[in-house]
Amino acid sequence: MLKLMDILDGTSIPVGYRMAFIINFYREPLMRRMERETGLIRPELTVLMCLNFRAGLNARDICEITEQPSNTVSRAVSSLVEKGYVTRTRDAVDTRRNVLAITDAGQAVHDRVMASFAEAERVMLETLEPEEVETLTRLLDKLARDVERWAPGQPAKAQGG
Amino acid sequence: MLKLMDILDGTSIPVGYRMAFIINFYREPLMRRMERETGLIRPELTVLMCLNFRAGLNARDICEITEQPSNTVSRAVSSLVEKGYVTRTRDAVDTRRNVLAITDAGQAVHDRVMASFAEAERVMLETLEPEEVETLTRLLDKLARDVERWAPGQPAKAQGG
DNA sequence: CAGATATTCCTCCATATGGAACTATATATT
DNA sequence: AATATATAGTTCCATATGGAGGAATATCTG
Repeated sequence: MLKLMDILDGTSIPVGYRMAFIINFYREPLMRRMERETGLIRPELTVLMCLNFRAGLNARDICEITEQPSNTVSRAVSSLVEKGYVTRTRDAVDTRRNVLAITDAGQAVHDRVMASFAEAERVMLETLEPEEVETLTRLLDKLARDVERWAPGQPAKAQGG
Repeated sequence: MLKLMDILDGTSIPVGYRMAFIINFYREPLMRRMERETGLIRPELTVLMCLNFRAGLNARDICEITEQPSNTVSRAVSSLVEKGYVTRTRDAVDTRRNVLAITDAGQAVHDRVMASFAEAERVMLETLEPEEVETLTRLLDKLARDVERWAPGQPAKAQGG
């Protein structure tokens, strides 16, 4: 049966198309499962990942780090606060700012989700030899670190995972 | 300044996260530019790519090839017909089927969009040596062709590009 | 041939998410 | 100090897109 991959073979974007294809089948099912099992949606995970990495950020920081629009982050933070995964406290010095931190429950759900993602990645990479995984990671890292050159100032949608 | 890439370093999903990161900054700006300059949106490009590859498909075929839901394809086809990029003719034998084909105008806009994507990919890959590009393509192809094993029967969102 | 089931395609609705504008607060300029 | 500007965060609205189901047509079973 004709499949997307067959069409991809002939395109003039062999790398971009294959990466998009792989990410579609890696990320989207994981996101749907995360939403089904934990009630978290993508922007909420993005916020948790940022706060896992560094507590004391505010919504604006997360906007800049993730290059997501402020309303998306605002909604995600409000939802996470309601769910008890994040605390939001007014900064005493600058009362415009809300300082954010991940709660124990938030940390737990974050760790659980990330573990399932890691397991999915492990399965996906089983096809490759260890040194191939290493090479792939190195090449992807090279491209990712160069993003400012080839996508200057471009905001992104659909972060996380 | 703290950026997503700094957070990625420490995650347990080095490959998936980097690929998602790269695709965000490759695909989304291209999609926005395509929409701005040609009025096409993502599902419409997906349909054009299928019909470019093989004329005479119907909407159902495209659903199966791309694993997109039928309403998404239906909408895309209707829009493309309105824009004059695709013809839709009732199959005389099975009058439930609408046989689709790309028009000259559709072919032209498809070719133009794909050329801009190819140019963006060329720029993105400038960082890598030729043999690195070759290696990357080979490894991505290996993963993509293995998709049925690690993402069995999972439908995808957000195709194309 | 009559009814049951398949299939194709579309419409209705729910939701995720970005753009723009708005509110409240802080900072800079005079 | 008064006003202008900048910043943090939220809300309103538009739109892209998936799920569920419905209408039209075809095919299968008795």
